[in-house]
Amino acid sequence: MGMKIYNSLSRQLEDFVPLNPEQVSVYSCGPTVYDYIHMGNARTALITDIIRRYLVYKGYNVKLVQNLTDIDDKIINRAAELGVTAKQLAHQNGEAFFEDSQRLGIQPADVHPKATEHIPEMIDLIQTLIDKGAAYVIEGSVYYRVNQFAEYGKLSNRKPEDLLAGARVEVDERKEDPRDFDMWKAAKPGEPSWESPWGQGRPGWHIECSAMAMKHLGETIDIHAGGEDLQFPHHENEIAQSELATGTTFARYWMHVAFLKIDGTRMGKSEQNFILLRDALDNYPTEVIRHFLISAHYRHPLDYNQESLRKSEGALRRLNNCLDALKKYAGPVEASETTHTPLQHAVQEMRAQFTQAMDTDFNTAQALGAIFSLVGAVNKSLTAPSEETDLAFAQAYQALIETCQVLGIYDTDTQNSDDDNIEQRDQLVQLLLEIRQDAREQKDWETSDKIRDRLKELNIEIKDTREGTTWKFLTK
RNA sequence: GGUGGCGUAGCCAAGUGGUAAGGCACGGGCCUGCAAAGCUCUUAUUCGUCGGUUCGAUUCCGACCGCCACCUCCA
Repeated sequence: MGMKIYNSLSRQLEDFVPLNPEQVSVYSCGPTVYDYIHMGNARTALITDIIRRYLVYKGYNVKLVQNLTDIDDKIINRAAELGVTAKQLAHQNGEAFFEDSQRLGIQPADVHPKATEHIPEMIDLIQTLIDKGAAYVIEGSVYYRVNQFAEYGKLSNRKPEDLLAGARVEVDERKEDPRDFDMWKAAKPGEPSWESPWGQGRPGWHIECSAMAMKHLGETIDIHAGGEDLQFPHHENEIAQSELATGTTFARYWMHVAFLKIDGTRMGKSEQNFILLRDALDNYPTEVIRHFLISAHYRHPLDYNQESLRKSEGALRRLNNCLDALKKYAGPVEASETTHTPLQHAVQEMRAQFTQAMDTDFNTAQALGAIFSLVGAVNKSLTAPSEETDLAFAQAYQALIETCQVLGIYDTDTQNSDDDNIEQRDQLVQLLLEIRQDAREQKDWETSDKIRDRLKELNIEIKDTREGTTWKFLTK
């Protein structure tokens, strides 16, 4: 079955057919780096990461571009408050953004273009629009002439009259039309600025994405993603600029990620109610946060609260226990094994459901359902005496690992660290467990409990199971 | 005022024109020296309300109620 994506442009589910089957191009609107990123930013970045991982899982090559807006009013203002230069502030927060993303297990994009490094491309694009009569210059600023683009409003489903009626903001009287927006801002004294044919200035917000997307991905890109707040005016303006300049489609599939809420209202920087991603990461493991962020479909709002994070923690525990129990069956599994046992059937079922869910507009919530169904089946086979074979368990393990890796909720790297000290450490723990076992056999509970309690203090938890005593590190 | 979305068990959350995935919590059971953890079973005659279409609607249509978002920088 093919993939379907909900396209904001048509407001319906469409078959996904990449322009170039050899390489899918994806552009994701990144953050304005005047501060650390918050959980809402993280949600969008994470969805983009999973889109990319799933496309790769499906066998596509993907080129992902995610920009950083490193010059704008907020950066300038914040830098002034802090007494640093805009450049310094943007650099620091840009680095912090990469650090936070990495901690969330987000794989870096293929290109992370910065606005200030693409000034010439933006100037070229603006000049093209001026030459086509789609832009005009007033006192060193350049404005886009919206009435030159007949399709303006097609992404956000807005009519010109609606836009005028809704204007809640002071209109710049110099503009020909209130809807016109600036592509180049004339520099005010003391502001960072670049030379241009229209004098010293800096780029407007929308022009940077048009210029950078086209530079790194070509005039037409497959998927353009971002938060739903960007649909208007940001993405609408990107379309207007790009399509008038090139005469061709700018992005074929527009994806918009719904807001993360907190206590029922939108989490946003202007609302002052945001949770920083790095703070969340200090309190919860990566996988837990990822699980939470994908527990609802990306087009539905999701509410951030401690209870939800705790639920994700519980769900992850269930998954990891199952994976731990299966680990001993891990081994090479040849593809296209025939299915004989009930578990093998369940594995096949899970893979089909997972693919179907992800194929249908990246339905991560449904995909998680498929994974956990298999977890239940595995646990049952593992506990109750059954006809299952080692091969079936190996296949289940393989299937779970593969799908969990697409979602990024199971990190094999951290599970298989191979430091030199690790082996010795494991042997020491093993020795303690042996001593404890001897004590238990002599019913010396004082000694056995002491070992258990002291290990717990060291963050090592032991469990007495039917097959013997096992131990593991507690997360955080 | 314009545009769009949402309302499914105690909570979170999928989903379908033919009778409701999954997770958390609760309760019962298994396991255990105790403990912790784990496993297991059970939990919605019902999908905001009222109408309509249909053999049949939670799913389609209409009205209403409630909540939210965008129209201004924000992912």
